[in-house]
Amino acid sequence: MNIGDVAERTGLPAKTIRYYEEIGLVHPLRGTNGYRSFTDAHVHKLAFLGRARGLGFSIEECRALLALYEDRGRASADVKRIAKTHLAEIEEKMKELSAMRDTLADLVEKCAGDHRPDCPILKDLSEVGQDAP
Amino acid sequence: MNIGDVAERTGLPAKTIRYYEEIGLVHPLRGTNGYRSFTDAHVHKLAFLGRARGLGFSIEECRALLALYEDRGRASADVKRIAKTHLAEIEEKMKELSAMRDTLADLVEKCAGDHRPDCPILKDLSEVGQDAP
DNA sequence: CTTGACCTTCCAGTTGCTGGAAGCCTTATG
DNA sequence: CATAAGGCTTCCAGCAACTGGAAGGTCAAG
Repeated sequence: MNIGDVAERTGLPAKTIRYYEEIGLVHPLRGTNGYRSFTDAHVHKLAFLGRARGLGFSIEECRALLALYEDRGRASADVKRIAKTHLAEIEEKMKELSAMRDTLADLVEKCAGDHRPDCPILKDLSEVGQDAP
Repeated sequence: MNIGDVAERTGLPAKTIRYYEEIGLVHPLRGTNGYRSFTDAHVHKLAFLGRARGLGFSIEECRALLALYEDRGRASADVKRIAKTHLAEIEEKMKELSAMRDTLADLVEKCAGDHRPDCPILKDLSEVGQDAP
């Protein structure tokens, strides 16, 4: 199977698939014409990668998950640990975004948004963040 | 004022301040010894940048905000528009993370996390996401 | 035989810094 | 006054995870 078919089946851009080969996540064979030649197993693996990436796992986490996936004797605890770590990172990131959103939403609400130059948003950004005395 | 003092006052690493000069966000003068020479106005501007970045505005958004900040005839509507756009991006990102978190939390919960190889997390990642028939 | 769709490689760019090397400049201490 | 520590300079490289584009080989259809 050529890379275009794989791209279509997995939903991953061909560029990304080449990149995944480059960093050693997949190892397609080569035809006599130099074209990459993928099997269904490769497609499966790439789809796995696509879903893991879609859940926000980093490439290195994906590499680890893939290794566990292919290790029939793995312990599910190892997988769970990776997932829990990632889950904690996601929750951390959400907290940060939530704080940003609250601050921004507050500022946006306070700003008249008209032709006048007075702007609480700029005012806030220009001032040292001081707590009430 | 030398870069080290500015770094301390703004909380930005000296490296970052040099980078901001490189991309044209600040324009410190130079002393006879070649050292960058910052004024209080520069410090103020850099602190503004630090806070805007802390709210997740991109460098280009910061550039626009800074231009508006220094334009005494600006309309607050222009600032509000940038902030609202950014707010929408943050909310979009939060939605994505929220979906990831839900899926992951679900999988983590289902996984025994013991010595056995059975793992719903890997199972889910290896399967085509199919809705119930 | 040519056209157009694929495929290949390689290089560069994205975002926003961060680390490190090599080498001046300044200040404090012996 | 010599020297050592620390601060400053520039430049180069690299992070994550691709993405775009150029230049060129390959293949199937008409």
